[in-house]
Amino acid sequence: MQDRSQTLSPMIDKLQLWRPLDPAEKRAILALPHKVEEARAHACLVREGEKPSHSCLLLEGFAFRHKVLVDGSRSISAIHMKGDIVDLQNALLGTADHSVETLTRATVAFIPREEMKRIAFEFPSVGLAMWYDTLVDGSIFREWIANIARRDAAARLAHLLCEFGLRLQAIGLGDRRSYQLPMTQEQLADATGLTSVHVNRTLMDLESRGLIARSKKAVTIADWKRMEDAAGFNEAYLHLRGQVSLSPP
Amino acid sequence: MQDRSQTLSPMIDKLQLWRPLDPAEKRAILALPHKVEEARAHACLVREGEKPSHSCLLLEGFAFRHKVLVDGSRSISAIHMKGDIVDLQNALLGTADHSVETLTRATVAFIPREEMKRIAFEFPSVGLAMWYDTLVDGSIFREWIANIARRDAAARLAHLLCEFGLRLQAIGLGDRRSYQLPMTQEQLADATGLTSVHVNRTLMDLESRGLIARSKKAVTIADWKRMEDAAGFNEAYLHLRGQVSLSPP
DNA sequence: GGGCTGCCCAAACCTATGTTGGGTCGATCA
DNA sequence: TGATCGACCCAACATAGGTTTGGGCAGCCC
Repeated sequence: MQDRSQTLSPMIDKLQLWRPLDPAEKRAILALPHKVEEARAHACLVREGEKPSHSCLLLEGFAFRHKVLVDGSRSISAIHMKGDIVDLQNALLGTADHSVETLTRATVAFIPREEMKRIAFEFPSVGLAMWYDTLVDGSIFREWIANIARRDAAARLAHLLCEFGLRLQAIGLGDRRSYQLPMTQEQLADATGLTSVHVNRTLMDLESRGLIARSKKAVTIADWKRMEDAAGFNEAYLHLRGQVSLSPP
Repeated sequence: MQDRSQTLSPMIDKLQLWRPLDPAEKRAILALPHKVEEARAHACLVREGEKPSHSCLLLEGFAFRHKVLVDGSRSISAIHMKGDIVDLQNALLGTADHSVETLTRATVAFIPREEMKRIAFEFPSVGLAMWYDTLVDGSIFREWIANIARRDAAARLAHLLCEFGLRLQAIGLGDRRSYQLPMTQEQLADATGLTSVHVNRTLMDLESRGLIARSKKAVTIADWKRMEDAAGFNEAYLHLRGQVSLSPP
């Protein structure tokens, strides 16, 4: 574990995807009160219906948001990785409308929600970056709606694989064209509105078409351009090049 | 048209669903510079790829967000009504990742995005309510993902009808059990990931099961409880009773 | 080392939804 | 008055994806 005073630095890196922060703002973030915990894989971080008093920030590992419907089926609405403020939504909204669970072993920092509100208004640049972050989450949700509503199984999975690769790359965790995917086929199914059986069929189809190669949990995308075409993928919705267009408030 | 100094009051009403505002905050909202325009039905308010410099606030009428995919199919990700700040997302994010179009004749107010940022940080209570508003939008997106991914056609449509009724009622525009639905079957299809043919079949099925009655564009829900059951509907995700749980920043 | 357990893979079969190509009706307008 | 148009409705047929069932294999624990 690194110097305690730097534990929250993944949050800085993430927010700086959206807009630059000056030294005072960074110091304020690092000084946020928090407690760090290790969570094992498949641990529940927030449960639907609870009233979380803390936001939680992913320092390492992966997690996902999901809801389970009355008939027992499950819908995954987002995948999260290092630096993501996984629970601003539930914490600010009061009562959680969905659950959050780890995908892998993870280390998370819990920050009191009052502190998140305080820093947002005391340092408008930080507040704006946080707001921007929730707006990008919204943009991703919209793309997922289109993905599930209007693309066939192969394109849906290809799209998810493109997104995952690009997001990993954006936070410096590897190459969009080759990475570890810490999800089972059943989880992929819940994230794409398919069944695990069909995810299996479809992944093998993508592989036989030479679009991807797999071994264990590793995925490699042979030809990014062809993959984008198969997915109907357009990275604009991730807003990864957005920060330049924002003038200070 | 009412007194010009009150034109933006629907925004106040909407934000007060999320948290109370004091007189100074309300005055600041009413004083926001803006220009009002009438839009006919099917008018485009924002086009994907543009860089909007203004947020637009719906004062009257209905609108929706959508994207069109490469194969020409369309996905509707949200429906909007009076008081909704339809374009905070695109305006703050810089370049629009989706389009916004009116459903009916509508009157909209355009507010410069710099003014939206200014008021959010000058009056933290207003800022928090706006942030909260974008978070509720996010919550609705997640529910739509679950709706499209995991419910069958009848439940999907029933769910949309429940949501629309409740939201109309929340802004004082009628009764959740009986209202005008300003959408064609094709638009319903694009909002539920179905085809218009199947929407037609399914609406007639819902009607034959006695869940809804229709005449022209009016829908009436015979038995709210039964409808909720058919839809797997749980209103928690709309956060309409959320404001009490928020303490001031 | 033997028995779990979780995940991947396979094949046969089924059904909800998509597709195509019509038809009707009311509103609008020349 | 008739032409045009948009929205709704209808029926026959096609198919993507769901369901069910079971096999194989690796890792893990007693």
